[in-house]
Amino acid sequence: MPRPREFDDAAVLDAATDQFWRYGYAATSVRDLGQAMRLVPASLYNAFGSKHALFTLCLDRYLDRNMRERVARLEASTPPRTAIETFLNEIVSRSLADPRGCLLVNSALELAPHDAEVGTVIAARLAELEGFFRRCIAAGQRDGSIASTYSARNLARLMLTTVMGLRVLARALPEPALLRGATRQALALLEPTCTEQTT
Amino acid sequence: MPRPREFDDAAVLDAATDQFWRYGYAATSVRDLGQAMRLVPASLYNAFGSKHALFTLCLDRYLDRNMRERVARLEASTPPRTAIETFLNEIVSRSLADPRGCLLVNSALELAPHDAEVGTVIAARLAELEGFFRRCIAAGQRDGSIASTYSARNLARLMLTTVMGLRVLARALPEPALLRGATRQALALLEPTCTEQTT
DNA sequence: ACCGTTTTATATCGGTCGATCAAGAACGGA
DNA sequence: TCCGTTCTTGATCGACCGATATAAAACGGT
Repeated sequence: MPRPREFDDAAVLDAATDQFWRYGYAATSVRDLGQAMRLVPASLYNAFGSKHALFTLCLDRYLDRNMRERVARLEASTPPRTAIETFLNEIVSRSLADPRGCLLVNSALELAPHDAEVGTVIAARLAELEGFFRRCIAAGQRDGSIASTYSARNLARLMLTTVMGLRVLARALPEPALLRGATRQALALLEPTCTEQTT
Repeated sequence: MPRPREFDDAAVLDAATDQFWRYGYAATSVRDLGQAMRLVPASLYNAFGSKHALFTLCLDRYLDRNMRERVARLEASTPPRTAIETFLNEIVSRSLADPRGCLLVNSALELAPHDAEVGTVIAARLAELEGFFRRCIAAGQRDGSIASTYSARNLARLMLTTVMGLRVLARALPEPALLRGATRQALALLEPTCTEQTT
């Protein structure tokens, strides 16, 4: 019986996410958001409560669509080593094609240390990503597609670190040869040719 | 013959750097800076011109003291492989002890894409760091302390990526085991035990 | 057709932003 | 001792910040 909304939730959230993604949280004003979402400030506050609440909504949505979904899909339908290779290569090609980088990484640096709520979400998702790498590596070590030279635990830690690093470099020194070379080197670690040595 | 300044340039620049370092560029207001530097806004503008000019000054100073100096010292007086190990281990211990992280990395994400001047400085310094790794690795490969399995170029790229990644994780998921494990794994790549295979 | 509810649109709210102005204070050169 | 220059001080500039108050408009249930 109330008056229905005149805007599409998904569309305005996409627009808001893009703003935060491009410019960060602090540098995006409510008026910027309103303009991008084609929403008057009052409607924005009525629908989402506050700038901060809108941001956490965008971040959650982004992570579900750009991380969880991708990780789940790769882990379910791709051999473990290929899953890791695909994931890293996708990070690189996306980073080179999209100057916005990764909202998770951008927010990790800007907000995580000063915003407990966002910090908790980000820490959880990073741990999730580490788990993805560890499970893939462990599975790959069992089926022989990944070297057992090193511990899956530390290999996963380095893979997570590499992803974070690639995202930073893509924003500050976006040279394809750099990103591709680093990725190639990280993936070379998984190569089961080399058989000696312990970590 | 003019009236001399009443403040110590080095001290106020240290205070300003600390603010930018802690909270980032956008989230640090001129009033915050003034309070930290014990300087009234007009004096700040008289001495440094603008918030942005002050920032670039702080960034340059920071980089000279925390990067160039360290790189030069390590490269001049330490065997190449040890230089890399020391550099990475110092990154980890500093990251764990200092929640501010690295001003270079923080600024790379926040400003590099939207501020051409800062972006240029940061890109140059990142390239410099990559060069440091490449020279150390090449030297280590010549003296046998680093495996020649992989190209120095790609190994250096991965080392640079790892440093960036460690700095991000330190701010968002500061678990010592994670940072130390990733570092250990990255350094294991240099181990000259493993002798086969090409990249 | 009217009512209750929610969403719109307009016009702000007090506060803070980066930056500046005018006036006085502190020095060295003459 | 006085002058010219620079620095310090306190008040304040217009613009923008996040957030709201108010009231008109749009719907479904009855």
